[in-house]
Amino acid sequence: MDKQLDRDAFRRAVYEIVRMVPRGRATSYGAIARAAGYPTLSRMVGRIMAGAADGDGVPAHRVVNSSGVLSGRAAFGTPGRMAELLEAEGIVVTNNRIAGWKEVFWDPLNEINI
DNA sequence: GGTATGACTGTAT
DNA sequence: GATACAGCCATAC
Repeated sequence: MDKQLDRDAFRRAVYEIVRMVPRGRATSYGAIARAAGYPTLSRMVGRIMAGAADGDGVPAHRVVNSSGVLSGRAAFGTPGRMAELLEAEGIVVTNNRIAGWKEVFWDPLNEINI
């Protein structure tokens, strides 16, 4: 039971953090996992995103890996859909990679635990 | 219950 | 930048 609660708490934390990502910016799985209190659960963040997508108002397309690569583009139904959403917000994507990643990167720890 | 795989990360070479 | 290894957890077989 406790484990179930922990998992749910982590999932809720991830949801809230992703929802905080401002338009035209993006963050990474590791940053979210760290901000949620589980720095080693970066992989789980991806799994949670797969279940969340944007069906709960969670902009999963703003979440990429630490290199700024759209590793989860396939989870949006069609490849390229994720890049399309990002470009619609003003983020330049080339070859499944975010241009000027360090400029676009948004660190939740820098905003939540301010 | 063991093994393989995956929207990952960090360090080392 | 590319490749290799280790760490972490859930899911499928």
